[in-house]
Amino acid sequence: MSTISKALQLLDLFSDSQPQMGLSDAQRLTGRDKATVHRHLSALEEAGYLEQDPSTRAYRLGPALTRLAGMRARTVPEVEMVRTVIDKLSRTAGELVHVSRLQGFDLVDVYHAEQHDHPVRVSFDAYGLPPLFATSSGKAYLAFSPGGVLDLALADPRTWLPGSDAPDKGTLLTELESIAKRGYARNRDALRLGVSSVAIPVFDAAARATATCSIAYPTSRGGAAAEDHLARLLMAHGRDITEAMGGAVPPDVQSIWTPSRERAAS
Amino acid sequence: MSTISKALQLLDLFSDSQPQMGLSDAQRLTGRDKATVHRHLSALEEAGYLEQDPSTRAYRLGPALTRLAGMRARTVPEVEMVRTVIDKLSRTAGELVHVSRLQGFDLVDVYHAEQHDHPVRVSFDAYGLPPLFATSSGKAYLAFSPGGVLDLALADPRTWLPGSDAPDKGTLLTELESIAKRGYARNRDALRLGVSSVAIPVFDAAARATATCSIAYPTSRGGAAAEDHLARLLMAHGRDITEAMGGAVPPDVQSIWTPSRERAAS
DNA sequence: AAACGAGGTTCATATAATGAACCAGTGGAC
DNA sequence: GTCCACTGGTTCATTATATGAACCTCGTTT
Repeated sequence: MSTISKALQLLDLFSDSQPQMGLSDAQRLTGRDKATVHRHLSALEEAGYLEQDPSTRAYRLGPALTRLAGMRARTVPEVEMVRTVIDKLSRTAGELVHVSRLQGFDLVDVYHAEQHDHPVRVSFDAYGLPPLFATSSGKAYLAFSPGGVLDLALADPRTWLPGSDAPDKGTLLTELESIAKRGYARNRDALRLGVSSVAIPVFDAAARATATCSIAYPTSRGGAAAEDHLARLLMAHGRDITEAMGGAVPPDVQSIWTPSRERAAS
Repeated sequence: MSTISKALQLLDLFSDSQPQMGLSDAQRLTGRDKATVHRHLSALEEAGYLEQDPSTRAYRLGPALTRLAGMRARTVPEVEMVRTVIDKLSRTAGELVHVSRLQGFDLVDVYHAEQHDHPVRVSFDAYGLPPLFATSSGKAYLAFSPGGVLDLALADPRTWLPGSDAPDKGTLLTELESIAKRGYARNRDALRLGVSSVAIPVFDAAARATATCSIAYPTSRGGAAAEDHLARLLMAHGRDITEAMGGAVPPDVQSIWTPSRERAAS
């Protein structure tokens, strides 16, 4: 392993629960020699990727990260940011993956990636802007938004299923609750026959849901097992997706998306 | 120089004007061997600090930066973020340096650092919240804020100089204009006799002025020369300060703060 | 076809990373 | 007070790793 990688691994030791650590902490966590760790920490500090509390001598993430992240947000278009993550997800899932942003109560396509391994697959055909309540994405968004948002959405007839009346709020509420508990939303043949999908929200820097990511697959491909597989895959990538777009996943959602074992590893 | 530093230097090559570059670009800019640069770029990419456009093969800043910067913003308190920069500035200036945040039209102390080398110096004595128009900080804020802010501030009597009437808008406007052009605001014996100060705004992520940084010094220390020296120092640190707090300096302000020669180096 | 520059790889060499042992300071425990 | 167990940090012979000239392979330009 390269020295660079070893040094950069140090930055990954920092987390919300352990935002700063001393030399010994870092040494224990990496298992490397104290001298090595110290030189790495110093190098990172000199470059501004870490900074040292002058009084406690503990290290914490440095200002260079803020500077560069700001630059990335300014210079890299949103599409490019998610592209690599979504391409990867689409490749491993083998299905159409879709990122949409909310503009008012419309879902607009940010980026999508489709695959060609399956002879039968869902293709993206830009079927116009689907109404919020007709898509798994829309339900994922609502399930992870504050209650007031639902009322506003219900008041707008454009969000309803095409050709039908206003949805029943009570039924919806219980559905949204189970989505929030489960971690993802699903749809089966709701908008287009033969097309199923699973979806999760994408959060912004203030941890509000502002976009969604969904996987669409032919209902013919399988039942509960297929859905479960794709949903797991989607949730496993959830954090990467929102973070690629500059957002932060709320802790409670994160704990649903990544079960304890995996979380310990990260 | 350590390998780590060399690799991290690569990240500093990226800028708003050159947000992505190929291997050859990076090689030319660093003067290092192509193979070396390539290995460094790859290591950074693998760790997520860079990402590669799949089609053009150009490198750009990666998602790991966003992730870590978000963590820093969440876990490191505002005070800690500016501390190192402000301490350094105060040490080199040898004077009282002051960071305040705007809460409504009140300036509240975020952090300040004083020095002890001079027998005569300005000491921070928490003289209550000074009115906006009485401080160089207040004027720096207004000079770099949209016009509407001034009107709102003028409407609030608490922003006026103690014991005086509403300031004349015309006079103020020309003063604020010259501040914006000059890059910094100044005060001489305005609030307290014998105390002078220079101030600049601190910008947030959306490039709006939301805080200020000022240097206070005894008027006895010197006239235009002293002011000029301290103002230059302050402006030279301007970018570091706003970036430490997670903000971004608007390009036009940046070009005032760092004259062409220095900007080329960065 | 030839020439160029792009990104990327190879492998002997040289340089920089490593780690055991070493200071020095701090906060208990007794 | 002394001792002990921790810190964070440094040194220097040893070794592993980074380096770079030469190489390959594409895609453009001439």
